[in-house]
Amino acid sequence: MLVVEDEARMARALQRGLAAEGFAVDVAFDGPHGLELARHGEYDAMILDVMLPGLSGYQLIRVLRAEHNWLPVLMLSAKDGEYDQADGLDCGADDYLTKPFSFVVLLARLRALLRRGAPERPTVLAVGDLVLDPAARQVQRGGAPVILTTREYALLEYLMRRAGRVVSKVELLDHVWDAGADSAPNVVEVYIGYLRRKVGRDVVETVRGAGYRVGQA
Amino acid sequence: MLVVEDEARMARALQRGLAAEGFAVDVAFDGPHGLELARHGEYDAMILDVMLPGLSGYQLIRVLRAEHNWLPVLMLSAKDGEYDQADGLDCGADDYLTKPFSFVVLLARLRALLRRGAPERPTVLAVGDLVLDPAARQVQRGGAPVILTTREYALLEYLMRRAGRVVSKVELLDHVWDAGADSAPNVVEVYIGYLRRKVGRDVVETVRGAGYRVGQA
DNA sequence: CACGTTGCTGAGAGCCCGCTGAGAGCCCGC
DNA sequence: GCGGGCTCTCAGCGGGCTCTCAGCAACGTG
Repeated sequence: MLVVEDEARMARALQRGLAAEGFAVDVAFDGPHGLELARHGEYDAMILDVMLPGLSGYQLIRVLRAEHNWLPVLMLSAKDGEYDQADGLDCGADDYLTKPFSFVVLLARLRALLRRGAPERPTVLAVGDLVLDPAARQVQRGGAPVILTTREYALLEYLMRRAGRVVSKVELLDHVWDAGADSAPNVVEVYIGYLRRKVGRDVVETVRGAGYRVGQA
Repeated sequence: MLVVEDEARMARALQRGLAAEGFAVDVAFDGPHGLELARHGEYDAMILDVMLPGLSGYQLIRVLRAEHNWLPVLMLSAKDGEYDQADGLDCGADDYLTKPFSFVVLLARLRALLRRGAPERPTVLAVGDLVLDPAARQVQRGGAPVILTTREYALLEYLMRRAGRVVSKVELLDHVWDAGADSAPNVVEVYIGYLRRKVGRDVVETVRGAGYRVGQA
Protein backbone atom coordinates (compact mmCIF):
# COMPACT_ATOMS: atom_id res chain seq x y z
CA MET A 1 0.00 0.00 0.00
CA LEU A 2 1.35 3.40 -1.01
CA VAL A 3 0.34 6.55 0.83
CA VAL A 4 1.14 9.91 -0.73
CA GLU A 5 0.37 12.67 1.75
CA ASP A 6 2.37 15.72 2.74
CA GLU A 7 0.75 16.43 6.06
CA ALA A 8 2.89 14.54 8.54
CA ARG A 9 0.21 13.81 11.13
CA MET A 10 -2.26 12.47 8.60
CA ALA A 11 0.43 10.40 6.93
CA ARG A 12 1.49 8.84 10.19
CA ALA A 13 -2.10 8.14 11.21
CA LEU A 14 -2.80 6.38 7.94
CA GLN A 15 0.40 4.39 8.13
CA ARG A 16 -0.34 3.19 11.64
CA GLY A 17 -3.97 2.40 10.94
CA LEU A 18 -3.25 0.51 7.77
CA ALA A 19 -0.36 -1.36 9.35
CA ALA A 20 -2.72 -2.47 12.10
CA GLU A 21 -4.96 -3.91 9.38
CA GLY A 22 -2.07 -5.91 8.01
CA PHE A 23 -1.00 -3.72 5.11
CA ALA A 24 2.64 -3.03 4.39
CA VAL A 25 2.76 0.73 3.92
CA ASP A 26 5.18 3.05 2.15
CA VAL A 27 4.81 6.80 2.51
CA ALA A 28 5.82 9.61 0.17
CA PHE A 29 5.58 13.23 1.26
CA ASP A 30 5.53 14.98 -2.11
CA GLY A 31 4.31 14.46 -5.66
CA PRO A 32 7.51 13.57 -7.50
CA HIS A 33 8.60 11.12 -4.83
CA GLY A 34 5.15 9.52 -4.82
CA LEU A 35 5.20 9.16 -8.59
CA GLU A 36 8.60 7.50 -8.42
CA LEU A 37 7.38 4.96 -5.88
CA ALA A 38 4.15 4.31 -7.79
CA ARG A 39 6.17 3.67 -10.93
CA HIS A 40 8.63 1.22 -9.54
CA GLY A 41 7.04 -0.25 -6.46
CA GLU A 42 4.72 -3.21 -6.58
CA TYR A 43 1.71 -1.91 -4.68
CA ASP A 44 -1.86 -3.19 -4.48
CA ALA A 45 -3.28 0.31 -4.30
CA MET A 46 -2.42 3.93 -3.59
CA ILE A 47 -3.97 6.51 -1.29
CA LEU A 48 -3.32 9.88 -2.85
CA ASP A 49 -3.79 13.35 -1.42
CA VAL A 50 -4.73 16.06 -3.90
CA MET A 51 -2.75 18.93 -2.40
CA LEU A 52 0.88 18.00 -2.70
CA PRO A 53 4.14 19.88 -3.07
CA GLY A 54 5.87 19.53 -6.43
CA LEU A 55 3.09 17.75 -8.29
CA SER A 56 -0.62 17.74 -7.49
CA GLY A 57 -2.55 14.53 -7.04
CA TYR A 58 -4.42 15.23 -10.26
CA GLN A 59 -1.21 15.63 -12.22
CA LEU A 60 0.36 12.60 -10.62
CA ILE A 61 -2.46 10.27 -11.56
CA ARG A 62 -2.69 11.67 -15.05
CA VAL A 63 0.99 10.95 -15.62
CA LEU A 64 0.58 7.48 -14.20
CA ARG A 65 -2.40 6.61 -16.40
CA ALA A 66 -0.67 8.03 -19.45
CA GLU A 67 2.08 5.50 -18.75
CA HIS A 68 -0.54 2.72 -18.69
CA ASN A 69 -0.12 2.18 -15.02
CA TRP A 70 -3.53 1.07 -13.70
CA LEU A 71 -2.73 0.92 -9.99
CA PRO A 72 -6.00 1.38 -8.07
CA VAL A 73 -6.08 4.89 -6.64
CA LEU A 74 -8.17 6.29 -3.80
CA MET A 75 -8.03 10.06 -3.77
CA LEU A 76 -8.13 12.16 -0.63
CA SER A 77 -9.05 15.80 -0.65
CA ALA A 78 -10.09 18.63 1.61
CA LYS A 79 -12.17 20.06 -1.21
CA ASP A 80 -15.61 18.63 -1.44
CA GLY A 81 -17.00 20.54 -4.38
CA GLU A 82 -18.86 18.19 -6.68
CA TYR A 83 -16.72 19.18 -9.63
CA ASP A 84 -13.49 18.56 -7.70
CA GLN A 85 -14.71 15.07 -7.07
CA ALA A 86 -15.81 14.53 -10.66
CA ASP A 87 -12.49 15.87 -11.92
CA GLY A 88 -10.53 13.54 -9.69
CA LEU A 89 -12.49 10.52 -10.87
CA ASP A 90 -12.24 11.52 -14.50
CA CYS A 91 -8.46 11.90 -14.19
CA GLY A 92 -8.41 8.18 -13.56
CA ALA A 93 -8.89 7.85 -9.82
CA ASP A 94 -11.04 4.93 -8.75
CA ASP A 95 -12.53 6.44 -5.65
CA TYR A 96 -12.61 9.78 -3.91
CA LEU A 97 -12.91 10.61 -0.24
CA THR A 98 -13.17 14.06 1.31
CA LYS A 99 -11.48 15.03 4.57
CA PRO A 100 -12.45 14.62 7.24
CA PHE A 101 -13.29 10.99 6.67
CA SER A 102 -13.96 7.99 8.83
CA PHE A 103 -11.20 5.42 8.94
CA VAL A 104 -13.79 2.65 8.86
CA VAL A 105 -15.09 4.01 5.57
CA LEU A 106 -11.59 4.35 4.18
CA LEU A 107 -10.91 0.71 4.93
CA ALA A 108 -14.19 -0.44 3.41
CA ARG A 109 -13.55 1.54 0.23
CA LEU A 110 -10.02 0.21 0.06
CA ARG A 111 -11.29 -3.33 0.32
CA ALA A 112 -13.83 -2.69 -2.43
CA LEU A 113 -11.03 -1.32 -4.58
CA LEU A 114 -8.73 -4.27 -4.01
CA ARG A 115 -11.57 -6.65 -4.77
CA ARG A 116 -11.90 -5.21 -8.25
CA GLY A 117 -8.21 -5.71 -8.99
CA ALA A 118 -6.29 -3.67 -11.50
CA PRO A 119 -7.40 -4.49 -15.01
CA GLU A 120 -6.76 -2.13 -17.90
CA ARG A 121 -9.03 0.82 -17.52
CA PRO A 122 -8.02 3.96 -19.29
CA THR A 123 -10.17 7.05 -18.85
CA VAL A 124 -10.39 7.54 -22.58
CA LEU A 125 -11.16 4.90 -25.18
CA ALA A 126 -8.83 4.86 -28.16
CA VAL A 127 -8.80 2.77 -31.32
CA GLY A 128 -6.23 3.82 -33.85
CA ASP A 129 -6.47 7.58 -34.25
CA LEU A 130 -10.03 7.59 -32.96
CA VAL A 131 -10.37 8.81 -29.38
CA LEU A 132 -13.51 8.86 -27.25
CA ASP A 133 -13.49 10.65 -23.90
CA PRO A 134 -16.49 9.56 -21.81
CA ALA A 135 -15.97 12.31 -19.23
CA ALA A 136 -16.03 15.06 -21.83
CA ARG A 137 -18.50 13.13 -24.00
CA GLN A 138 -16.29 14.01 -26.89
CA VAL A 139 -14.91 12.19 -29.89
CA GLN A 140 -11.86 13.01 -31.98
CA ARG A 141 -10.60 11.50 -35.19
CA GLY A 142 -6.92 12.24 -35.78
CA GLY A 143 -7.15 15.21 -33.41
CA ALA A 144 -10.15 16.72 -35.17
CA PRO A 145 -13.32 16.84 -33.08
CA VAL A 146 -16.34 14.94 -34.35
CA ILE A 147 -19.86 16.07 -33.44
CA LEU A 148 -22.19 13.19 -32.62
CA THR A 149 -25.80 13.04 -31.53
CA THR A 150 -26.77 11.23 -28.33
CA ARG A 151 -27.65 8.02 -30.09
CA GLU A 152 -24.63 8.03 -32.34
CA TYR A 153 -22.36 8.65 -29.38
CA ALA A 154 -23.90 5.90 -27.26
CA LEU A 155 -23.54 3.48 -30.15
CA LEU A 156 -19.89 4.35 -30.73
CA GLU A 157 -19.06 4.17 -27.03
CA TYR A 158 -20.66 0.75 -26.71
CA LEU A 159 -18.71 -0.53 -29.69
CA MET A 160 -15.43 0.98 -28.52
CA ARG A 161 -15.80 -0.48 -25.04
CA ARG A 162 -15.94 -3.81 -26.81
CA ALA A 163 -13.22 -3.09 -29.35
CA GLY A 164 -12.09 -6.18 -31.20
CA ARG A 165 -15.26 -8.07 -30.44
CA VAL A 166 -18.12 -8.56 -32.84
CA VAL A 167 -21.30 -7.05 -31.44
CA SER A 168 -24.60 -8.27 -32.85
CA LYS A 169 -27.42 -5.95 -33.82
CA VAL A 170 -29.65 -7.51 -31.19
CA GLU A 171 -27.08 -6.79 -28.48
CA LEU A 172 -26.85 -3.21 -29.68
CA LEU A 173 -30.61 -2.87 -29.70
CA ASP A 174 -30.77 -4.14 -26.13
CA HIS A 175 -28.02 -1.92 -24.76
CA VAL A 176 -27.90 1.24 -26.81
CA TRP A 177 -31.61 1.43 -27.43
CA ASP A 178 -34.10 0.92 -24.64
CA ALA A 179 -34.32 -2.71 -23.72
CA GLY A 180 -38.08 -2.79 -24.05
CA ALA A 181 -38.06 -1.34 -27.54
CA ASP A 182 -38.84 -3.92 -30.16
CA SER A 183 -37.56 -1.88 -33.06
CA ALA A 184 -36.35 -3.48 -36.21
CA PRO A 185 -32.61 -4.10 -36.42
CA ASN A 186 -32.65 -1.73 -39.34
CA VAL A 187 -32.30 1.21 -36.93
CA VAL A 188 -28.88 -0.09 -36.06
CA GLU A 189 -27.90 -0.24 -39.71
CA VAL A 190 -29.08 3.30 -40.22
CA TYR A 191 -27.05 4.59 -37.28
CA ILE A 192 -23.98 2.65 -38.30
CA GLY A 193 -24.36 4.49 -41.57
CA TYR A 194 -24.52 7.86 -39.79
CA LEU A 195 -21.45 6.99 -37.73
CA ARG A 196 -19.44 5.96 -40.76
CA ARG A 197 -20.34 9.20 -42.47
CA LYS A 198 -19.08 11.20 -39.49
CA VAL A 199 -16.04 9.35 -38.19
CA GLY A 200 -14.93 7.63 -41.37
CA ARG A 201 -15.88 4.59 -43.40
CA ASP A 202 -13.11 2.42 -41.98
CA VAL A 203 -13.93 2.64 -38.28
CA VAL A 204 -16.79 0.18 -38.09
CA GLU A 205 -16.38 -3.10 -39.85
CA THR A 206 -19.42 -5.10 -40.93
CA VAL A 207 -19.27 -8.79 -40.18
CA ARG A 208 -22.00 -10.13 -42.37
CA GLY A 209 -24.48 -12.30 -40.55
CA ALA A 210 -22.88 -11.60 -37.17
CA GLY A 211 -22.78 -7.88 -36.42
CA TYR A 212 -20.26 -5.04 -36.27
CA ARG A 213 -16.74 -4.60 -34.93
CA VAL A 214 -14.45 -1.65 -34.33
CA GLY A 215 -10.68 -1.92 -34.20
CA GLN A 216 -8.30 -4.87 -34.22
CA ALA A 217 -9.18 -6.01 -37.73
CA MET B 1 -27.98 0.43 -16.82
CA LEU B 2 -30.23 -0.96 -14.10
CA VAL B 3 -31.81 1.34 -11.50
CA VAL B 4 -33.42 -0.25 -8.43
CA GLU B 5 -35.23 2.44 -6.45
CA ASP B 6 -38.69 2.41 -4.90
CA GLU B 7 -39.17 6.14 -4.60
CA ALA B 8 -40.92 7.06 -7.83
CA ARG B 9 -39.62 10.60 -8.15
CA MET B 10 -36.02 9.64 -7.60
CA ALA B 11 -36.33 6.71 -9.97
CA ARG B 12 -37.75 8.88 -12.69
CA ALA B 13 -35.12 11.57 -12.18
CA LEU B 14 -32.34 9.00 -12.47
CA GLN B 15 -33.87 7.41 -15.52
CA ARG B 16 -34.22 10.72 -17.31
CA GLY B 17 -30.77 11.98 -16.35
CA LEU B 18 -29.05 8.77 -17.37
CA ALA B 19 -31.02 8.52 -20.59
CA ALA B 20 -29.84 12.03 -21.46
CA GLU B 21 -26.28 10.75 -21.06
CA GLY B 22 -26.99 8.00 -23.55
CA PHE B 23 -27.59 5.10 -21.19
CA ALA B 24 -30.41 2.68 -21.84
CA VAL B 25 -32.12 2.41 -18.46
CA ASP B 26 -34.34 -0.21 -16.85
CA VAL B 27 -36.04 0.50 -13.54
CA ALA B 28 -37.20 -1.87 -10.82
CA PHE B 29 -39.26 -0.62 -7.90
CA ASP B 30 -38.66 -3.38 -5.38
CA GLY B 31 -35.96 -5.80 -4.31
CA PRO B 32 -37.20 -9.08 -5.82
CA HIS B 33 -37.93 -7.50 -9.18
CA GLY B 34 -34.53 -5.80 -9.18
CA LEU B 35 -32.80 -9.08 -8.39
CA GLU B 36 -34.64 -10.77 -11.23
CA LEU B 37 -33.53 -8.11 -13.70
CA ALA B 38 -29.94 -8.13 -12.42
CA ARG B 39 -29.85 -11.88 -12.86
CA HIS B 40 -31.14 -12.11 -16.37
CA GLY B 41 -30.52 -8.72 -17.93
CA GLU B 42 -27.25 -7.83 -19.57
CA TYR B 43 -26.39 -4.61 -17.77
CA ASP B 44 -23.16 -2.66 -17.56
CA ALA B 45 -23.83 -1.59 -13.99
CA MET B 46 -26.55 -1.23 -11.36
CA ILE B 47 -27.60 1.69 -9.18
CA LEU B 48 -29.10 0.23 -6.04
CA ASP B 49 -31.07 1.89 -3.28
CA VAL B 50 -30.63 0.40 0.18
CA MET B 51 -34.18 0.83 1.45
CA LEU B 52 -36.37 -1.35 -0.72
CA PRO B 53 -39.64 -3.23 -0.27
CA GLY B 54 -39.36 -7.00 -0.31
CA LEU B 55 -35.59 -7.29 -0.19
CA SER B 56 -33.11 -4.70 1.04
CA GLY B 57 -30.23 -3.50 -1.10
CA TYR B 58 -27.79 -5.26 1.22
CA GLN B 59 -29.61 -8.56 0.84
CA LEU B 60 -30.00 -8.16 -2.89
CA ILE B 61 -26.30 -7.66 -3.49
CA ARG B 62 -25.34 -10.46 -1.14
CA VAL B 63 -27.54 -12.87 -3.08
CA LEU B 64 -26.11 -11.63 -6.35
CA ARG B 65 -22.50 -12.04 -5.26
CA ALA B 66 -23.25 -15.46 -3.82
CA GLU B 67 -24.35 -16.40 -7.32
CA HIS B 68 -21.00 -15.19 -8.68
CA ASN B 69 -22.59 -12.29 -10.46
CA TRP B 70 -19.99 -9.50 -10.49
CA LEU B 71 -22.12 -6.74 -11.98
CA PRO B 72 -20.67 -3.38 -10.85
CA VAL B 73 -22.95 -1.91 -8.19
CA LEU B 74 -23.26 1.67 -6.96
CA MET B 75 -25.24 1.86 -3.75
CA LEU B 76 -27.52 4.74 -2.82
CA SER B 77 -28.61 5.42 0.71
CA ALA B 78 -30.16 8.07 2.89
CA LYS B 79 -28.10 6.83 5.81
CA ASP B 80 -24.65 8.29 6.05
CA GLY B 81 -23.41 6.58 9.12
CA GLU B 82 -19.86 5.39 8.60
CA TYR B 83 -20.79 1.84 9.44
CA ASP B 84 -23.70 1.81 7.00
CA GLN B 85 -21.31 2.76 4.28
CA ALA B 86 -18.74 0.19 5.35
CA ASP B 87 -21.44 -2.47 5.51
CA GLY B 88 -22.64 -1.70 2.03
CA LEU B 89 -19.17 -1.91 0.58
CA ASP B 90 -18.37 -5.10 2.45
CA CYS B 91 -21.54 -6.71 1.15
CA GLY B 92 -20.02 -6.47 -2.29
CA ALA B 93 -21.00 -3.03 -3.53
CA ASP B 94 -18.34 -1.24 -5.52
CA ASP B 95 -19.24 2.29 -4.54
CA TYR B 96 -21.54 4.05 -2.12
CA LEU B 97 -23.27 7.39 -2.37
CA THR B 98 -25.41 9.07 0.27
CA LYS B 99 -28.54 11.06 -0.53
CA PRO B 100 -28.71 13.84 -1.28
CA PHE B 101 -26.02 13.55 -3.93
CA SER B 102 -24.90 15.59 -6.90
CA PHE B 103 -25.78 14.14 -10.27
CA VAL B 104 -22.39 15.20 -11.61
CA VAL B 105 -20.70 13.12 -8.94
CA LEU B 106 -22.99 10.17 -9.64
CA LEU B 107 -21.99 10.26 -13.29
CA ALA B 108 -18.29 10.52 -12.51
CA ARG B 109 -18.48 7.60 -10.11
CA LEU B 110 -20.46 5.60 -12.63
CA ARG B 111 -17.81 6.20 -15.25
CA ALA B 112 -15.08 5.14 -12.83
CA LEU B 113 -17.08 2.00 -12.17
CA LEU B 114 -17.55 1.15 -15.83
CA ARG B 115 -13.86 1.72 -16.37
CA ARG B 116 -13.01 -0.84 -13.75
CA GLY B 117 -15.26 -3.59 -15.00
CA ALA B 118 -13.01 -5.01 -17.68
CA PRO B 119 -14.56 -8.26 -18.79
CA GLU B 120 -12.02 -11.01 -19.29
CA ARG B 121 -11.73 -12.30 -22.81
CA PRO B 122 -12.91 -15.89 -23.14
CA THR B 123 -10.51 -18.46 -24.46
CA VAL B 124 -9.69 -18.96 -28.08
CA LEU B 125 -9.69 -22.22 -30.00
CA ALA B 126 -6.32 -23.16 -31.45
CA VAL B 127 -5.16 -26.08 -33.59
CA GLY B 128 -1.57 -25.80 -34.74
CA ASP B 129 -1.09 -22.30 -36.12
CA LEU B 130 -4.80 -21.92 -36.73
CA VAL B 131 -6.57 -19.71 -34.17
CA LEU B 132 -10.30 -19.04 -33.84
CA ASP B 133 -11.51 -16.34 -31.46
CA PRO B 134 -15.25 -16.77 -30.82
CA ALA B 135 -15.60 -13.36 -29.15
CA ALA B 136 -14.07 -11.50 -32.05
CA ARG B 137 -15.57 -13.97 -34.53
CA GLN B 138 -12.19 -13.98 -36.12
CA VAL B 139 -9.88 -16.61 -37.58
CA GLN B 140 -6.12 -16.40 -38.09
CA ARG B 141 -3.73 -18.75 -39.82
CA GLY B 142 -0.14 -18.21 -38.76
CA GLY B 143 -1.04 -14.70 -37.59
CA ALA B 144 -2.69 -13.71 -40.86
CA PRO B 145 -6.41 -13.02 -40.64
CA VAL B 146 -8.74 -15.19 -42.71
CA ILE B 147 -12.06 -13.83 -43.91
CA LEU B 148 -14.87 -16.38 -43.61
CA THR B 149 -18.57 -16.20 -44.39
CA THR B 150 -21.14 -17.05 -41.72
CA ARG B 151 -21.55 -20.64 -42.86
CA GLU B 152 -17.85 -21.27 -43.30
CA TYR B 153 -17.14 -19.84 -39.87
CA ALA B 154 -19.84 -21.88 -38.17
CA LEU B 155 -18.54 -25.02 -39.84
CA LEU B 156 -14.94 -24.38 -38.79
CA GLU B 157 -15.95 -23.53 -35.24
CA TYR B 158 -17.95 -26.73 -34.92
CA LEU B 159 -15.04 -28.80 -36.19
CA MET B 160 -12.46 -27.04 -34.01
CA ARG B 161 -14.58 -27.49 -30.90
CA ARG B 162 -14.38 -31.19 -31.66
CA ALA B 163 -10.73 -31.21 -32.70
CA GLY B 164 -9.29 -34.71 -33.04
CA ARG B 165 -12.69 -36.33 -33.46
CA VAL B 166 -14.20 -37.46 -36.72
CA VAL B 167 -17.43 -35.59 -37.39
CA SER B 168 -19.91 -37.09 -39.86
CA LYS B 169 -21.62 -35.10 -42.56
CA VAL B 170 -25.00 -35.83 -41.03
CA GLU B 171 -23.87 -34.42 -37.69
CA LEU B 172 -22.61 -31.31 -39.43
CA LEU B 173 -25.86 -30.94 -41.34
CA ASP B 174 -27.79 -31.19 -38.10
CA HIS B 175 -25.69 -28.71 -36.15
CA VAL B 176 -24.19 -26.23 -38.57
CA TRP B 177 -27.13 -26.13 -40.92
CA ASP B 178 -30.68 -25.70 -39.74
CA ALA B 179 -31.76 -28.84 -37.96
CA GLY B 180 -34.92 -29.15 -40.01
CA ALA B 181 -33.16 -28.74 -43.34
CA ASP B 182 -33.07 -31.93 -45.38
CA SER B 183 -30.36 -30.79 -47.74
CA ALA B 184 -28.08 -33.21 -49.46
CA PRO B 185 -24.78 -33.94 -47.71
CA ASN B 186 -23.15 -32.44 -50.75
CA VAL B 187 -23.50 -28.97 -49.21
CA VAL B 188 -21.07 -30.04 -46.55
CA GLU B 189 -18.57 -31.17 -49.14
CA VAL B 190 -18.89 -27.89 -50.95
CA TYR B 191 -18.24 -25.89 -47.80
CA ILE B 192 -15.34 -28.06 -46.73
CA GLY B 193 -13.93 -27.17 -50.12
CA TYR B 194 -14.40 -23.46 -49.48
CA LEU B 195 -12.74 -23.78 -46.09
CA ARG B 196 -9.75 -25.62 -47.45
CA ARG B 197 -9.29 -22.95 -50.09
CA LYS B 198 -9.27 -20.22 -47.46
CA VAL B 199 -7.45 -21.66 -44.46
CA GLY B 200 -5.25 -24.20 -46.22
CA ARG B 201 -5.58 -27.68 -47.65
CA ASP B 202 -4.09 -29.40 -44.60
CA VAL B 203 -6.49 -28.18 -41.94
CA VAL B 204 -9.44 -30.47 -42.58
CA GLU B 205 -8.74 -34.12 -43.13
CA THR B 206 -11.20 -36.33 -45.01
CA VAL B 207 -11.95 -39.70 -43.44
CA ARG B 208 -13.54 -41.55 -46.28
CA GLY B 209 -16.90 -43.05 -45.42
CA ALA B 210 -16.93 -41.47 -41.95
CA GLY B 211 -16.63 -37.70 -42.14
CA TYR B 212 -14.05 -35.00 -41.44
CA ARG B 213 -11.50 -34.27 -38.74
CA VAL B 214 -9.54 -31.19 -37.69
CA GLY B 215 -6.17 -31.46 -35.96
CA GLN B 216 -4.45 -34.31 -34.13
CA ALA B 217 -4.09 -36.53 -37.18
C1' DC C 1 -8.33 -53.50 -65.28
C1' DA C 2 -13.27 -52.51 -64.92
C1' DC C 3 -16.64 -50.83 -62.05
C1' DG C 4 -19.23 -48.83 -58.26
C1' DT C 5 -18.91 -45.71 -54.57
C1' DT C 6 -17.51 -41.63 -52.47
C1' DG C 7 -15.79 -37.12 -52.42
C1' DC C 8 -14.28 -32.71 -54.97
C1' DT C 9 -15.16 -28.67 -57.74
C1' DG C 10 -16.67 -25.10 -61.21
C1' DA C 11 -20.69 -22.74 -62.78
C1' DG C 12 -24.77 -20.53 -61.97
C1' DA C 13 -29.51 -19.24 -60.02
C1' DG C 14 -31.97 -17.25 -56.29
C1' DC C 15 -32.25 -15.01 -52.20
C1' DC C 16 -31.18 -12.74 -48.09
C1' DC C 17 -28.52 -9.19 -45.85
C1' DG C 18 -27.03 -4.81 -45.23
C1' DC C 19 -26.84 0.04 -47.13
C1' DT C 20 -29.05 4.25 -48.32
C1' DG C 21 -32.18 8.17 -49.54
C1' DA C 22 -36.51 10.02 -48.48
C1' DG C 23 -39.67 11.37 -45.32
C1' DA C 24 -42.79 11.44 -41.09
C1' DG C 25 -43.14 12.26 -36.12
C1' DC C 26 -41.28 14.51 -32.15
C1' DC C 27 -38.96 17.47 -29.02
C1' DC C 28 -36.46 21.45 -28.30
C1' DG C 29 -35.22 26.40 -28.51
C1' DC C 30 -36.52 30.82 -30.29
C1' DG D 1 -46.30 28.64 -33.13
C1' DC D 2 -42.53 27.70 -36.03
C1' DG D 3 -38.13 26.09 -37.58
C1' DG D 4 -34.44 22.85 -37.08
C1' DG D 5 -32.36 18.88 -35.56
C1' DC D 6 -32.84 14.16 -33.94
C1' DT D 7 -34.87 9.61 -34.22
C1' DC D 8 -36.86 6.17 -36.51
C1' DT D 9 -39.59 3.72 -40.49
C1' DC D 10 -39.89 2.23 -45.04
C1' DA D 11 -38.90 0.63 -49.56
C1' DG D 12 -35.62 -0.21 -53.16
C1' DC D 13 -31.36 -1.95 -54.65
C1' DG D 14 -26.97 -4.08 -55.16
C1' DG D 15 -23.93 -7.61 -54.06
C1' DG D 16 -22.33 -11.36 -51.71
C1' DC D 17 -23.70 -15.70 -49.77
C1' DT D 18 -25.90 -20.12 -50.02
C1' DC D 19 -27.06 -23.99 -52.22
C1' DT D 20 -27.96 -27.09 -56.39
C1' DC D 21 -26.36 -29.63 -60.10
C1' DA D 22 -23.54 -32.11 -63.06
C1' DG D 23 -19.23 -33.67 -64.37
C1' DC D 24 -14.93 -35.35 -62.80
C1' DA D 25 -11.34 -37.36 -59.72
C1' DA D 26 -10.00 -40.61 -56.21
C1' DC D 27 -10.46 -44.71 -53.85
C1' DG D 28 -11.51 -49.53 -53.01
C1' DT D 29 -13.03 -53.97 -54.57
C1' DG D 30 -13.89 -57.67 -57.66
